[in-house]
Amino acid sequence: MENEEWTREENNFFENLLAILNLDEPKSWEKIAAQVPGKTVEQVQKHYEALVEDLKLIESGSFPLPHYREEKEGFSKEVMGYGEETEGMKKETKVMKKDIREGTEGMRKDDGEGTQVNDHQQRKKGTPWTEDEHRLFLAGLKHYGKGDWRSISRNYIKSRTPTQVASHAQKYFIRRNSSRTKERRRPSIHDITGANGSAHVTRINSNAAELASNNQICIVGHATQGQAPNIQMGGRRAQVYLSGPMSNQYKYNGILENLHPPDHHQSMVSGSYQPSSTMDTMGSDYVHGPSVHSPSNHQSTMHMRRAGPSHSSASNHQLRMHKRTER
DNA sequence: TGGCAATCCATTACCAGTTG
DNA sequence: CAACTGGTAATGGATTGCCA
Repeated sequence: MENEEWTREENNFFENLLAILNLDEPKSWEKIAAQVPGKTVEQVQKHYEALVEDLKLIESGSFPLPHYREEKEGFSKEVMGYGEETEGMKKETKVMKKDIREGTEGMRKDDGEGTQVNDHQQRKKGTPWTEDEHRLFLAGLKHYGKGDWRSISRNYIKSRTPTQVASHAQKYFIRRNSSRTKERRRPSIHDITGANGSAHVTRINSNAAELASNNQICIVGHATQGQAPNIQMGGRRAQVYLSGPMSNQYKYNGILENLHPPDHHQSMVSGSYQPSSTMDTMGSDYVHGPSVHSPSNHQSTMHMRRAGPSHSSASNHQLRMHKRTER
C-alpha cells in the first residue's frame, strides 16, 4: 500500500521535479511518479492539485502549512548513521535541535535580551553596524582589550548588547587575521582599523585601466553619501562609481588628479557624490559604469533560486568558467 | 556565567553570458 | 556596447554549543 503522507524530502524532491519537467509533455505524471518512491500517479497528481491550492491561498493572504510527516519518527542513532557513541549523540542532539528550529517555523525561546520570536518571525534580522559604532567599538577595544565585551557595550556602544559586540569582534578579528589576499577581498567595515580613520577606496575595479583610458574609471570602495574623501587622481575629468557596505551606489564626477594603476589600493578620491538612483536622470555628462543589480531584480533571482533548481546549473557555470580560463 | 569558535542564514558583491 | 540576467562567493549579524 502506498503512503498517503508526504515527507518534507519527498515534497522538496517533487517540487524540484516540477521545476525540471515539462507538465505539458505526455506522461509527465508517470515520469514524476516513477521518480518519487512509493507514490502513485494519482497521488502525485493529487499532491500537485493541493500545491496549486496552497499557492492560491498563499496569494490570497492566508498561509495554511502543508502537512508533512515528521522525519523524527525512527530518528535513531542507527538510522542517522551515528555509530560512534559520544560524538554521534552530540550530532544527533544538534540535528534534532536544528530540525525543531526549522520544523516549528521559527518558534524559539527568548534569548534573554528582549528578543521575542513568535510563530511568524524567523531569525532576528541583523542590524548593520554603522561606521560610528565600529569606531566606538575600536575605541572600546583599545580601552578594555579583547574579551571585555560587557564593558565595551556598557561604556562605549550603548546601542549594542555584549553579545552583539562579541559577534562583531569575532568577525573583526577573523577579517584582520585572514590570509586571503587583499586584492580579492570586498571592502568591509572591518577594514577600518583605527578609531579616527577616514573613508577610503579599497579596490579599483578590474576594468579600471580600460575605463580610465576612456576618461572613465570605476572604483569600488566605501563612501557614505555626502562624504568627500581626498582625491589624488590625474588631471582628467572622470566619472567614478562607489559602492560599499555603507553606501548604496554613488557616482563621483570630478577630476582625475593622479591616476594610480588599477591594482593600486587605497587610492583616495574626493568630490561630489550622487546616489545612483538619481544617476539616470543626470544627463549625458554621465557615462554608465558597471551594471548594478536592482534589489528587486536580485530578490526575484534569489526567490527563484530558493524556489527550485534553475535550468542553468552550477555545472554549466563551471563549464563557462573553464572556457573563460582557456581563452 | 561569559567568552569563544562554529554554524546558520540572509544579504550583497561580483562576474560572465545574453540580449536589444 | 550598455543593460540585463543568472549564477556563485563573500560577508556579516544572530545563534548555538562547548568549556573554563
